[in-house]
Amino acid sequence: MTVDDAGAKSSLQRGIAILRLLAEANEAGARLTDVARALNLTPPTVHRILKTLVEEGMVEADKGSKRYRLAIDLFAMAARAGNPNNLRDICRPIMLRLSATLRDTIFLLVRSGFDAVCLDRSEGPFPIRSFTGDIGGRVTLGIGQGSLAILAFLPEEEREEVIRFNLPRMQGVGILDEVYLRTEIARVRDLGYASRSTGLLPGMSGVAVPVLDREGHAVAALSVGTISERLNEERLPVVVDILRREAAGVRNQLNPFDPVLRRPAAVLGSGAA
Amino acid sequence: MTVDDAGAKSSLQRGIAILRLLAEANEAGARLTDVARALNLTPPTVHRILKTLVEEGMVEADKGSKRYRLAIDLFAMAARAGNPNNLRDICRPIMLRLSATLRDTIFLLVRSGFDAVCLDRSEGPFPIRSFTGDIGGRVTLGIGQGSLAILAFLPEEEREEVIRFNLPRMQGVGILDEVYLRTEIARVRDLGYASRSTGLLPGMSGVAVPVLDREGHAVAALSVGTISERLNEERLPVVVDILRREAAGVRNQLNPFDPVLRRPAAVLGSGAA
DNA sequence: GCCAAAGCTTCCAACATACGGAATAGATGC
DNA sequence: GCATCTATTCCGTATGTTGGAAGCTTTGGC
Repeated sequence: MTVDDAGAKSSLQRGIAILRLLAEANEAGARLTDVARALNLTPPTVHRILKTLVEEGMVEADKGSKRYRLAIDLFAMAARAGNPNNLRDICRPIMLRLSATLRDTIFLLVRSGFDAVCLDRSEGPFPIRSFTGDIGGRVTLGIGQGSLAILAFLPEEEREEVIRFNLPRMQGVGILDEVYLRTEIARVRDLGYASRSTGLLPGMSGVAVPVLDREGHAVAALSVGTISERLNEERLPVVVDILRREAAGVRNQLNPFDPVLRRPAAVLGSGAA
Repeated sequence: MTVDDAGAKSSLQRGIAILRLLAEANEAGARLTDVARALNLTPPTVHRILKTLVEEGMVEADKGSKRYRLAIDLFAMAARAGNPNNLRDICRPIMLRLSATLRDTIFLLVRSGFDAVCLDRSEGPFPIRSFTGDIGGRVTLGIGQGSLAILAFLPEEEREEVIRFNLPRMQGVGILDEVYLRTEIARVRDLGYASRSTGLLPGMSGVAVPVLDREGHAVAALSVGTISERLNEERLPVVVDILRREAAGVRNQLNPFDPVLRRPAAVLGSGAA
């Protein structure tokens, strides 16, 4: 019953499973036997794998050799991952501009499976709470404005798949039922943005627009998170307008070779001289 | 001759090597044969490992199955890594405060081996260039103010080790020779901060203070990056003072159990019911 | 301070897995 | 359309991985 013990075979998979577990453990870290127990592995096996991971710089062992946690090297390596279509690079100046102009916190979200992941955020002066939280944070697709904006503009089959999968996950977080969710999605598609203070986080509001690709499908969302009083009826349309403009700008910068995308682009150094 | 072909054995190591390579490749990604060539592996081996990595969600394969790149899941997982001693959590509000107060960009750097890694940054309104660049960025320890602040306040043996290792790496980036570097380090130790426009990045200046642990050794650095005219003789001491105050605040929030650190802290759920 | 218990590490023989050559299928480009 | 390069499948082999057992270290109780 512990973890899904059907499957994990290769040492690579075990290694990744351990990394996952250590990610869960966050800064608290985990001890060797914790890991062994949680993953149904024997201590020697865990020991060997952890040793490898430490040698490779993916995991750090605490001084007293007691606790293991993810290493900064892993962080630095993976930081280069969150940039699909160069989205993060493209959006960074835009986000800076937005947070400076709007004086609110801006989020960049992309889809990852059935979640939205926060790729970047640019802080405004107003402290806020949000679902996505920090960079790397995840939310169920459909919860929160940015996340909803992406969901609403997914290709139809994908959208249906996500809805089917996510409905059960949304219990008790404000999504009442399928009808409600579908109504919301239709609304967002209609308006072109997601706003509406859901009341899920008291006093917090947000508004998000999708970033679309050439086919009109969402690749990301630009989202503003702020305190409710800053998104009144007067300001909302202004904010939406600005967001839209920027999102359109991003769309134009997305790799223009899309349909065929036979673009070799810069390639690795050969390694050899 | 390509890569260091002495060593790589286990599939875990190969998997990690591939992840590293894909990190290098950035958004461009790499094809199967690219990887095989660069790592001296046979295509079937690479194929198998990549397949596993894709299944595990660490790597994404491009539609046409042509190019592989790091997946967002990896990004999200590793985002939980960059928080040693809860530093990032502790520093986030401080950095927000600093960037709001100073209206400049603030960096949080920590040491990772012989480099400094940017854990977090909080943007100010003035666009800047820096060595560390984005979150996850690395610099050689000793280059740039934040990095230098850390180096200067490392325990002596470690400092010496880093100096020895890094001197060759500093060729042509403004560190003239060992004497110069040591003078700088002494200066920083003496003043308690690193400033001095190195002139390496024209028009850019910065100032950094170390974040010290109980023993007085650097665990991180708080750094301000800005345009040179904003760090004149009048403003510099003000900025330094503010930075110092905040760094001292961080120091007090660092886990107070340090000397013995027998703190179990929150532990993983048992997994089994 | 001692002893018991739990955790960590080393060793090694049995085993399973990952390996890579060869051959096939699929792209790409000339 | 053919030649070349790339991706994928197959399979016998060898290599790396496994986990029991046992030693060693740390932790915790008394």
